[in-house]
Amino acid sequence: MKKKRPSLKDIAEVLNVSTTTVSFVLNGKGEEKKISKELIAKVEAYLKEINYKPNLVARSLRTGSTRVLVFMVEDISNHFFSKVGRLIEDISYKNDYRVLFCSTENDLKRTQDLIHLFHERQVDGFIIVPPLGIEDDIKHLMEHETPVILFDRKIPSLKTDYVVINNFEGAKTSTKHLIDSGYKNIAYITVDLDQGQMQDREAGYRAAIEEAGLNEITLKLPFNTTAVTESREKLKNFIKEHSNIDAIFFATNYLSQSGLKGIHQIDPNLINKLGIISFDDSGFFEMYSPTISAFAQPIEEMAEQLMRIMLKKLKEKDTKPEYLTLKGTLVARESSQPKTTKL
Amino acid sequence: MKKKRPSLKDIAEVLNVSTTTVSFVLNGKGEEKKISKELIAKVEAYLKEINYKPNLVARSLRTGSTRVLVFMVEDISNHFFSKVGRLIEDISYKNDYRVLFCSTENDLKRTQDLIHLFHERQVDGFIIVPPLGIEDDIKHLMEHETPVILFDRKIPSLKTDYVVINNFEGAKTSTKHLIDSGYKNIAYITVDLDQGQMQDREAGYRAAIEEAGLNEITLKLPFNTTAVTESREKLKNFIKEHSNIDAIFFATNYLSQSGLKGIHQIDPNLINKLGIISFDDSGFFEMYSPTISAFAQPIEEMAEQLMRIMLKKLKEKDTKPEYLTLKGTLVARESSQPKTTKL
DNA sequence: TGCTATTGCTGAATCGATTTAGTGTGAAAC
DNA sequence: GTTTCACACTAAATCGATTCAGCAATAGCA
Repeated sequence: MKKKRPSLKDIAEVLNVSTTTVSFVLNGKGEEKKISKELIAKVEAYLKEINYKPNLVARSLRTGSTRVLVFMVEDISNHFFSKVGRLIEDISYKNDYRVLFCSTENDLKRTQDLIHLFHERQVDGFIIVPPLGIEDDIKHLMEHETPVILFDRKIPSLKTDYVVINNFEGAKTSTKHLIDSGYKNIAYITVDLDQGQMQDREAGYRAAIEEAGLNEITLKLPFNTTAVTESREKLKNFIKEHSNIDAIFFATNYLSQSGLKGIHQIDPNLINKLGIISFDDSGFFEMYSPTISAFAQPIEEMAEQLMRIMLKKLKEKDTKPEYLTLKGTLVARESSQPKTTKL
Repeated sequence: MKKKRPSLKDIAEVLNVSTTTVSFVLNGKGEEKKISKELIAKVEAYLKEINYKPNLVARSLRTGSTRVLVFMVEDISNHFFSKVGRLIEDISYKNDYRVLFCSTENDLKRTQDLIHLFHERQVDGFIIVPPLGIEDDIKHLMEHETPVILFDRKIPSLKTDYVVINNFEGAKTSTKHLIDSGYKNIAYITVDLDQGQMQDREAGYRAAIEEAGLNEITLKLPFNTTAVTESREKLKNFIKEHSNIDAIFFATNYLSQSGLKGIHQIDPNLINKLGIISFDDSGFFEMYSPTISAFAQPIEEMAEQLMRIMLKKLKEKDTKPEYLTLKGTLVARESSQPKTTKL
């Protein structure tokens, strides 16, 4: 049979006090509200005895706050996002906030649904990796004074805080690293999304290639999570057609992962002849054989900055937005070492 | 400046009707409640015009239902769990439920916190991969008539529904597959958890080895997410000490992933000499070089069954619990093929 | 003694929806 | 001519917390 959870009213009746008193004690405001020590002790003892848990839905309705934040990224199972998410969760916990995670899959409709769902449930703040076309929905949140921080990508038309990395520098550094390892024909594999961060990475690649007087070799694959196999076939054909390629720079870690599979399918030994580097690190990369080099984003710093800004915004409304562009670091592993000895 | 969200009351005042009427129309009960077609049309038009979204916190307080389910697994970034989660989300969506995902990390305290957090927020149902020691908290949920379904593992003392696979058969089949491929010295790598499913897998391995008249070679690593490196060192030493091993059966996919890294560290070419199979598939396995064989759980079927049972329990209370043990399938890839040609 | 201040507590409004129990009107039934 | 009933709608209670406004009793002070 169903147990009814006791309400403040039930407790007040048992103890012969008012719900107000119980509520004050429950929220630790007993002293402040001049409740006598004896009564505080009595109420606290009873609360503990029955292991009372307040109904948070009722509390939220009254206070207008849920103490819940939402972390909305492209794909929460992606190493980069899940690491940042985990750190954010820890910081939130210490500040008595809970975090809900969800994946947008870069799908506008899905993201809009999620934003509205959570907004209707009165969550207190959003950290979002914004897909293209989401401006209006985010503006809508901002009009209701719900804190929103953009992450990984910025949207120029939105005057709200963001935390991103310097994609241009990162891509340039990575490309240079391949060049320094002796590679001459470096292909750049990216997705055909008009997102700012992707354009910056491409520009970074181009800059390094031009400075070194090499030739650009670029392939843009369709961004479409359902057609992964098709994408990989295109990549395989591209590699076969450009037999002079001696290195590949993948613009994101999921491209790399699919790409490595394609390379393996062409020839299990091909991976040992190519220089490889990926933008964004992945747990997968240090387990692969050979281990894969990557340009890693500063995960801890990003999480700390995101939460610092979020907590600030939750405390005081109408703060000036902060625009943060952080630096990443190159993680050189086996895949980007000179291969001349093996050839 | 802050926009206040309109409430039903505001709308009722503007339209000069009662909040009751607006609520009926909002919930599509207009006809049933004998509201005239004209008035329904007028209210609907206005609701659409201002793009009214009800306050779901208030609705939940009144109805006692949030239309939210929780999917609580060991690690949501694990391929197996994230796949099942995604399918569950789709089915839920079609039935007007939302799903929240979270990771227990097999940590009792963390899991308890999460269960209480969501219970206090009145979520409608739980699908849980239960860590050891969680019985009482789950019993507590059941006493409050909150539907709970166990997944991946069962807890004998709990009379609630579960969906698991036949771990014994799966492990036996996998081991036999290695034997059939000609391997003679098959090591079994597992974790030192007293969980039923792990014991069943080990028993399956043992049964196949005994039937074939081979020798058991078993290594139990400590389950400890923070000491991955240490674990891997133990594994490496184990492999070095047992130089006669020609195949390895990993009891879970995360063990395999760490194990593959260890094998690579010992010698990049070692992987091509060993037969490898893993319990639980992973996206990583078909990308690895060589591709890794695995015993895969029936992901679609599990998601469908879980949601079928959940929806049934949400509709009618006091249903008889269902105990489902499904079958998995062997996915033979490169890593478990005979290696005799290469030696 | 009379006045204000403080202490210690409570009644009732409130958040924004849902839902029960009606209310007033006009037409049909007897 | 009264009763009944369907229709079209509404007032008010309700969910379970928080919180404002206020009350009675005692203390402090002149």
